[in-house]
Amino acid sequence: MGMTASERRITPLGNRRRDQILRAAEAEFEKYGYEGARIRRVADIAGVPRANVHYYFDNKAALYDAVLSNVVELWNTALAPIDADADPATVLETYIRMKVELTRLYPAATRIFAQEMLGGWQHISEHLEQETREWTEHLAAEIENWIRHNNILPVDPYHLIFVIWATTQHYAESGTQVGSIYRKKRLTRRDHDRLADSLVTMVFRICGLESTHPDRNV
Amino acid sequence: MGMTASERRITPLGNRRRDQILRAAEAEFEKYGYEGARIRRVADIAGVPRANVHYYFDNKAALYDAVLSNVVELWNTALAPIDADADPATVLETYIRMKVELTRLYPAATRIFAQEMLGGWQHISEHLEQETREWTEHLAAEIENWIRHNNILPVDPYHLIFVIWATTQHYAESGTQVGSIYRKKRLTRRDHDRLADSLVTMVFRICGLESTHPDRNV
DNA sequence: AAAATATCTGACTATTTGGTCAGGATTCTA
DNA sequence: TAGAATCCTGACCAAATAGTCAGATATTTT
Repeated sequence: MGMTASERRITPLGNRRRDQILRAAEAEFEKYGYEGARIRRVADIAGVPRANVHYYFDNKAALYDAVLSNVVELWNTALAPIDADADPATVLETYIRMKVELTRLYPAATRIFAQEMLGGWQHISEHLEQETREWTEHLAAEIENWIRHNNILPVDPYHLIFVIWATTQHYAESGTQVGSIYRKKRLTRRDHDRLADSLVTMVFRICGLESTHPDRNV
Repeated sequence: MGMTASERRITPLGNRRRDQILRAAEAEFEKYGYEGARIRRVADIAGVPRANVHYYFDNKAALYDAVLSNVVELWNTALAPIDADADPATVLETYIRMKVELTRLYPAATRIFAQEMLGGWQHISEHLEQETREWTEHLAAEIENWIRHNNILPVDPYHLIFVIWATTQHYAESGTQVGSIYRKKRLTRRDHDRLADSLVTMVFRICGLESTHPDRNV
């Protein structure tokens, strides 16, 4: 009695249910954002009674935090281990293609992250925001280093990162049911390849780097 | 009796009250988004009873539509009349600087627009979406024309537009009380000038255009 | 198989929400 | 200045919401 959800969770069955609810919550938060999300709908999607959601997550905030935690962890593990000693062209291209791939594989997660960012991190926990800030600053420092050593043309690192992030995001949008102003159709694997090519070319031009690939239809 | 809000509104006094409520609504929608916005708070900010809001706007959707209508009108009147006959460099630079200026002058409006875009235009009216789509496609067509005539390097027009839009937007974020991951301070006039310079340089590099200005710290 | 523990859930609160409406107050108009 | 139109608002409503909890059910442990 009086036990909060975060201090239970042991058996495998419990973990499975928890995941099931978490996946439903991800879909809900993606579609409606934090304020618009309804625990009732999360329960419906997951196919469990409402009270069951509260058995695993104390409240809406805790549920959202759990979802967001997954997302951030995803970015971190995927984007962090890029070799820092490689030349700019390799690092940037690897980063871009990784980012596009993540967007393709996890459009929902990407959207939630983007919404939270655009919303000014109003609902993210202190800890998660800190973590996010760290790998952004890390990449920015690296870019600044390249500029100092004349490996690339001078650019504001944060602008550059944002170009990559935002343009990728743009495509994450078009892949969802809601679409964007520009396109409506569901994107294929090939579309994403073309996006990655296009982005790499644009970023290379900004940095004054030579592309190793032939200049496709950017 | 039974008269809806949209078919009244005549006297100057009424118009003033309506504007007063509209401004309050803009602040509210900016901060919380459509779902998170509360009519009660709009009334509080405006300093009027809740029922007064409903006197001028039938429901939440109508209120939001009115706010968004203002925003879209703002973009349209400011960005539409760019001379199409001018050379690419001039058109692009004018467009970028105009966009940055609008972001500086109306950060709230910009944010609402961006949120709606990222949310997949879930709450925008058919008419407004159509209008928005039109001037985007118009600019894209122009860019494609330049490419055909070899005035600029080949680029996906929508990617290019999105780069401009997103990077500007990024700065609109940092100007608000919520801030972004990257910066927290309030931006000065000079910061915006530097952003515009930076953006122009990046876009010019992408398009293979020569800058007429000296290459500042991008 | 019995006890203990974890999982589940229907029913119940308390609160908040958007929206209505009758009638009073104010302002305009003839 | 009288009548009409507009503007305003407190009180009310129905619906929806997040969250609680006691007790039933299933699962694990001993």
